[in-house]
Order: sequence, then structure tokens, then C-alpha cells
Amino acid sequence: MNKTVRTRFAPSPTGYMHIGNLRTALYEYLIAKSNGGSFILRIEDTDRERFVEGATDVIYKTLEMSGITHDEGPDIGGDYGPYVQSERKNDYIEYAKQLIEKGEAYYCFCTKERLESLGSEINGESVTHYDRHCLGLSAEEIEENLKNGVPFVIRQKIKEGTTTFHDEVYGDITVDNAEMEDQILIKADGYPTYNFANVIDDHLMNITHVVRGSEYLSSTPKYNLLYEAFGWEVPTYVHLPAVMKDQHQKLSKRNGDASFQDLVEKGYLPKAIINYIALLGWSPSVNQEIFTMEELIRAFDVKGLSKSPAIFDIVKLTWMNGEYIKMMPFDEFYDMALPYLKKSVHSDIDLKMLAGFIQTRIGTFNDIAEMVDFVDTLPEYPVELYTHKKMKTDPEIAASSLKLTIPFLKGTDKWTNEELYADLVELAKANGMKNGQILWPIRTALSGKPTSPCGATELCILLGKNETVARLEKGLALIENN
RNA sequence: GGCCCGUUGGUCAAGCGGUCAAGACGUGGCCCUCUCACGGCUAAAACGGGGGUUCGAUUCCCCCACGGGUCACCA
Repeated sequence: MNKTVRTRFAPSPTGYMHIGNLRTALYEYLIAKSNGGSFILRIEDTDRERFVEGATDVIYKTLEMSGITHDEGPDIGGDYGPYVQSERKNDYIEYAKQLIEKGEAYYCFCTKERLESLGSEINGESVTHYDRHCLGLSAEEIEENLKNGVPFVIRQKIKEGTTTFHDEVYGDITVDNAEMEDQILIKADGYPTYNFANVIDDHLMNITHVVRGSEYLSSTPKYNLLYEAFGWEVPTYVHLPAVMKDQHQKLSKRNGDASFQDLVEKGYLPKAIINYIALLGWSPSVNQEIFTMEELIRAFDVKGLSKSPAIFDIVKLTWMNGEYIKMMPFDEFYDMALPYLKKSVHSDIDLKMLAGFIQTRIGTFNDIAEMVDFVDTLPEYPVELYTHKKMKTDPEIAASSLKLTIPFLKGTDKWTNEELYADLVELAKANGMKNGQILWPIRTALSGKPTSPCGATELCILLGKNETVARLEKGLALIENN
């Protein structure tokens, strides 16, 4: 029989959500959902020093925007609450005492000074483990110390031998227990250490799959020993390789700026971000890159998880974002693009038409501004812009071409794209010119840029007859004054 | 430093003893084309090094190098 799969995302409300964190949450969600299980949100707020006001809201909002919906959590409740760690603190000491009774843990009254005298350096050379000084204390001595209120911690007694655990990604890993020291379970202030609280909470919440970053691989044997000491079933471990900024550095707020929020502000779609990070460290059994959340749930399998770190590539994310933009129904795209368009364009033009031109041309919504900046005011541009090898034009040809097109455009009333295009092509033919020799000067004079989101005739329609004629005459003047 | 983990093109990655070593992004070229983009086609580009095992190693084993992680009364 199979237990219902339960995974949990347990972030600390200490700031913004990194892409790496979000990916962990995504995989936890996918593991649960692809097995018909539940995804639980638990806030680990015991670190008061790093607590940031409003950070929990960022977590809720990010998960919601990402389509990663939790089945239980502080905001919606559930059968295993409370879901905020600071509200669960009462029980931990009792569990630690259980271990003491079982002979799996013991009181330690050593002072900080004594521990330091042991010479246990952290980043230096020698790293010494606790010498188990208090393990040999007699029952009377312990009783006496407790009665006198001597500060104490509770340490786990690590047994001899080796510990082997299985990880779904990294396989079986065996570690010599001598590598571990008698870790502290309960601190002098009565609070549990992070590792201890995690084991208790996960067990109490019936978490079946512990999914977390590979930086926890080294401490997993300690977790295992704790489960064994309690006689509890060891959960399934799934450790995830890191998401890197480059070969050497992990993605972080300090080094990079790739938080979910930042990316959204830069014009990336949550769906594209999720799709991209799903593929950062995981690959499906089918050769497919664009996935909806539903498709991800169906396709997800821990077998596809990678062991090695992946470098976050904003260029590929941008490509994927562009794919999502192109896939959007036009009306939806228009709604989303409108605020950006209104910010850059104040002229009375058909924004809907403009939006139609840019949908296939942007990677993110923030690309819009630069793309339409010529609409309100014609930029200053050099005469050299009239030279285009493939269009077979140069300023001289452009001048004679414009002398033909300006009066024509002034006089025509067939102001639709199809008619204009047909008429201008005919005009070119009648004067022995190539299409490009007629059209390139127009496109250039109207946009003032080497590239534009639409062609010459489309620019005419967009800008309207008056503006079109004015810009063409300006262009002609520019050439003639040089 | 001890221990643990990792190493396929610039990047994401498939591969799970025999392949011309997929695919995608990016890059170059071509086609389409009223510029650019989209779309289509195409090219260049990789198994860290050394030993084994084997008829045969990218794939299995060992060593080395490099990279990462971890060794707290922090989470």
C-alpha cells in the first residue's frame, strides 16, 4: 500500500523569493501532484534577527502568481497545524526528553568557554567535535545541575558505526558516524535547533518526501539518525542541485537580481518563468520544452532530476518568454501590452494596430518602450541611414524617390495598407525603380531608425497622412542639406 | 584540512557497453520578406586527464585534476 505523498515548502520569511527557492517549491509541488498528493506550506520564522516585515506576503503572492497552490498552510489551515513554526515551539523539549529517556540523548552543561577551549575552529584547519564531557555525568550530578538552574543544552548521542541513506537523486550514500558530533537538539534558550525542529515538524505533518537543496546532503545522516532514534519511518529524500549565477556562485539576492519579483518587473511572464526553471535541473522523458503546469504535473518524474548544478541563463528565459508572448491570444496580449504602450506613446494613433506589430518582436514587455519610441517624436538620424545595400538605395536615390512619393501620398485617398503597398510598387515600376528604392526611404524617414516594428506602408497608416507627409518632407530636407 | 557530491558543445541537456554522441537557447549562413522580427532550412560547436574491466567504453571500476557543498547553542 502506498501512503499519500505529502511534500512541504518551508521558507524563512527573510526577504524575497529567489529563483532557486521557487524552483524547490515547484519540484515539491510537482512531486506531490504527480502522485496525487498534497503540497504543504510551512513558514519557518524562528530566526527573529533575519525576519523581514511583509516577507510572508511575498511568499504567498509568489506562489499564487506561479500557479503553485498549497493544500495546507498558515493562511488556509489544515489538519496538521499550526503551520507557522514559531507557534509550534512547545513540544520540542518533550520530544528531546523522550530521547534522553531512551538513552539517545543527554543533558550537556558545558559552558561556551569550555567548548572554545576544545579548539573547535570552523573555517580554520582543525575542527574538533564535542568531547562528550557531559555524557559521563551521573544521574545525581545531572539532577543537581537541573535543580540549581545551570543552563543546559540537549545533545543527541551519535552511535558508532556508519549511516547509509537513500536519496532519489544521488542514490545510496554512506557516511562514517565519526564524522558527526553529538549535535545539539535543544539550545540553552529552550528553542530547538533548526535540524531538530525540522525532523519533528516533518514527522508530525506526515511529510513523506523531504525535498531540499543539495547543501543538506551532508547533514542528512544526522536527520536519519534522529528518525532512527525515535523509531520513526525515514522519509524519502530528494536533494536538488543548486541553481547557479555562474560557474562558481550560486544565485543570490546579493550577487544577482534574479528574484521572481525582479523578473516579473522586468516584463517576464510567471508562466514562462515557471516553465523555464522547471527545465533547469530537470528534463522530461519526451523532447518537449513548452509546458503548462498541468503538463508538467503529468510529465514530472524524479528520475529526470539532474545531479549537477545548472547555470541560470537569462537569454534562454527571454526566448521562452517570447514564445509565451507569441502564443497569447491577441486580445490578451493587447491588454497586457497596453499599459506599456501608453507609457511610451501619447500620440493619437491606433495602439491596437501597433500592438499587433510588436507581438512577434519582443522578448519581454519591457522591450516595448525602445521599440515604439519613434512614434511620438521622430528621432534625430544621420543621412547614412538612407544607404542600404540590399535595398539598393543611398541618399541620392532616396531624394529622388521621396520627390516622387511625397506628392503621390499627398494626393491619394486610398489610405489602406494593401492599396498603398500596391500603388507604391506600381509607382516604383513606372519610374524604373526597385521596390526597396521607394519603400526604404519612406520607412527610414518615418521611423528615423535602422529597424522598425513594421514596414513603410504600415508606418504610413499608423502615423496618418499629415504626420507621414511632414516626416517625409523633413527627410528630404535632411538629405538636401547634406 | 576531513567527509560528501558533481564533471557531455558557450548555456540547458538526452544518453544508461556498440549511436554519424539527440534536441533547445545562443552564434554564422541561406530562404521568405516593404526594415527588423516571425516562420523554414542549414553550419560550426562537447564526452576533464590517466589507468583498468571488456571484442568494444561517454556509459562499469580505480586514481588524479578541477568545481561545488558541509563540518555552529544559523536557519
